[in-house]
Amino acid sequence: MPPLTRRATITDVARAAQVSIQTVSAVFHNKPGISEPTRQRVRQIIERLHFEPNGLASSLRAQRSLTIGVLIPSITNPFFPDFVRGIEDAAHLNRYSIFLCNSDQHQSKETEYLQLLRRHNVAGYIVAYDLNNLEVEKILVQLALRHTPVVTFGSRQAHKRISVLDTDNEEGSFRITSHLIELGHRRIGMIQPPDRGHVNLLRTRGYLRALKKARIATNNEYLIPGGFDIADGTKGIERLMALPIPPTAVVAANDLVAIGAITALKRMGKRVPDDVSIAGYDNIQMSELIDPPITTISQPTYQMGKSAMEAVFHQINDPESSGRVIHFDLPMIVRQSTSPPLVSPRTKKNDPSP
Amino acid sequence: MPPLTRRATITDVARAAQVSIQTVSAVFHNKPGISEPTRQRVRQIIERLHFEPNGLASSLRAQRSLTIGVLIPSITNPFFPDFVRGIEDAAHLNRYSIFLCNSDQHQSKETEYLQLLRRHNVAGYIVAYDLNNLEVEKILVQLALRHTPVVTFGSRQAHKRISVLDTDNEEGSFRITSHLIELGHRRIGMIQPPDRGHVNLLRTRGYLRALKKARIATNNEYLIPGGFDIADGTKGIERLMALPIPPTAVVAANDLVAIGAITALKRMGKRVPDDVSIAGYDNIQMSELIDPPITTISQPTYQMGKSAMEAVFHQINDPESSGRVIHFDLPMIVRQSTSPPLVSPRTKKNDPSP
DNA sequence: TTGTAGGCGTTATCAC
DNA sequence: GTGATAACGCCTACAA
Repeated sequence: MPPLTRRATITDVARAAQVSIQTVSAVFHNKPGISEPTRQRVRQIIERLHFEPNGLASSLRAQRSLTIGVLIPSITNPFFPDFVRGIEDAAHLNRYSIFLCNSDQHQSKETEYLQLLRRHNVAGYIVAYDLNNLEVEKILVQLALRHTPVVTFGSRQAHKRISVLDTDNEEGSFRITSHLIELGHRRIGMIQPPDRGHVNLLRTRGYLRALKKARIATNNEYLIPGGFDIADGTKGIERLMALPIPPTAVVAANDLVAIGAITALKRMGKRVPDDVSIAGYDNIQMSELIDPPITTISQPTYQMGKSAMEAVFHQINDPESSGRVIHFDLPMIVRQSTSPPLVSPRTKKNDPSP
Repeated sequence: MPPLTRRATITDVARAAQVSIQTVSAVFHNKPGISEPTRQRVRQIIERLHFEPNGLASSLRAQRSLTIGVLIPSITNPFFPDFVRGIEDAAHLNRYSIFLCNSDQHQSKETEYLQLLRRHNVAGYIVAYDLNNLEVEKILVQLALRHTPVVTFGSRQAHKRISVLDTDNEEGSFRITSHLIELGHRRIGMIQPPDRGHVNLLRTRGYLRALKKARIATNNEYLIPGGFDIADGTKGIERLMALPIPPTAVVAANDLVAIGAITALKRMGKRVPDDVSIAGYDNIQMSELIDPPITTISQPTYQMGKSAMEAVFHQINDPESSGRVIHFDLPMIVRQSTSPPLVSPRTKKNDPSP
């Protein structure tokens, strides 16, 4: 028997073992009803030929594939490696594999990738998107209507059958802004998340609420449209520092933006946090290593990925189950990059009703 | 006609358009031989039903799937996001998708994942592995023998049909060690890459060659078995600093290890680079942001991923083509974390033959 | 206990 | 130009 140049199929095994195809299948899947000697013999041949069922054929036949589509802005954004790792680990436990797609938050890429994933017949979708991309929402809703598991992150819940990872962006933004206020800052700027995004809405709301609670007047010049990249931080801080009366503290959209701001400030000869305090968001690894370390809100990134994957499995096992809101608490990590209190923190008074 | 609860198949389209299945196929793939009116009509139905061919079926039929398997230690290692992004971008240009697998360098996971990828019938493999995992090599060689494209990174070329990404680890290690020597250091430690690995072999060789060239005696106590993680850096530096005569400079296996070492040194109250110089490898983004920034060897990470993917495509298009060695040059990035020369650099003398 | 039939969705090849 | 047939590899049901 000449060695095969292609991978062995179940037919090859059956032929070699002088049994029928479905006997091989039964043996491979440890089904009962096969005599021990036959079982032994077939197993040997399977070993020898390195037989494994063709997943394409199995999936086609079974009308379900052991794959999950993961669509994120970019794996090079330090927030996502942990997130994806959480997904992948959970997937692997169930012998699922993941397709990784980087959209760069381009609408066209997002829709293109979703189509590609649909072609692959992925069993579930985990999609991180922020800009209110209606095209994407439309596709996701379609999928949800067909009871395909979908978990989103960073956007509003587009349909009640879609699960969302909820991290209470408003509360996080409120807390970190309040922290700056408690340190004595009154002129607090914000470099915002991407425009027209859901996250931007909530974060800005939290920021404004904190100011309002402290009876600090809002200054629209302190609200700088931004994004999630280092460059947004450098550009944002430049605009803020160019103001006649620049802020003494800045809430950045995330740690990358904070890093961009800090680097730019250093270049300008400003001291951080003595001249300007910078707060971040996400608590990426880098944020405790740079100088100075960043005060930030910690997201349980790995766990969020894991939970997203588990939500997908939940729905795979019970297709009728609705989408769920998976909530995560956000611990605040205080490090050095906000200066010590300019004034002693005020004792908390009871909030007079507005 | 009730709306379908499952995705539309080519049969659905054919029925709706009152044509045969293969007419639909021809229209979808823009094949000639269909009358214009029919073409129009079919196209409309395709739109309306959101038809897309089932990739599983296509791939099964065509005996090739538009997927690539990517196996790396972990996406949370900051070296890999850029690498994977390079792969993914290149793949996407050709409408290929990638399966991402994290092995943590566990042999069992590596083999398990390779089997999984084989089940998925991936069209090509990109595998980063370092420990001389013979089991993995065996599988990869098997694949190569069947003319399945395989590109490896971090290990020796296991078979002439396997392509490898070659970054001249020995030269890089030689250069960065020489740099420390030129700064005047004579007591130079090394926190090595993972044990028994190919990379370790080459890097250590480069390190030793640099010492030899400078006629510095080797001190085996300065060679610390390590790895690629932050923890390896902290443990490694602790061992080195506990020596009766600790080194004044350390070559770390990569930037993460360097960061671990620097953080540990700071905790010990040592100044970096004044008391101890630390050099890294990879030039990850973090390495220029931490305090102090790290002297390091830059790997063109994104480009390496892209080239790996392109090598796979090359072989897909020409299955008979052999594996190739894809070489990358390694610029050295000098930043602040090595102290200024302790002595003025010696003028280079001609090397007397050994 | 094992074998036979049919179909998952697609496409290539060949008649009409 | 269009339509029927077969096959990719596997699995479930049913028959022997």
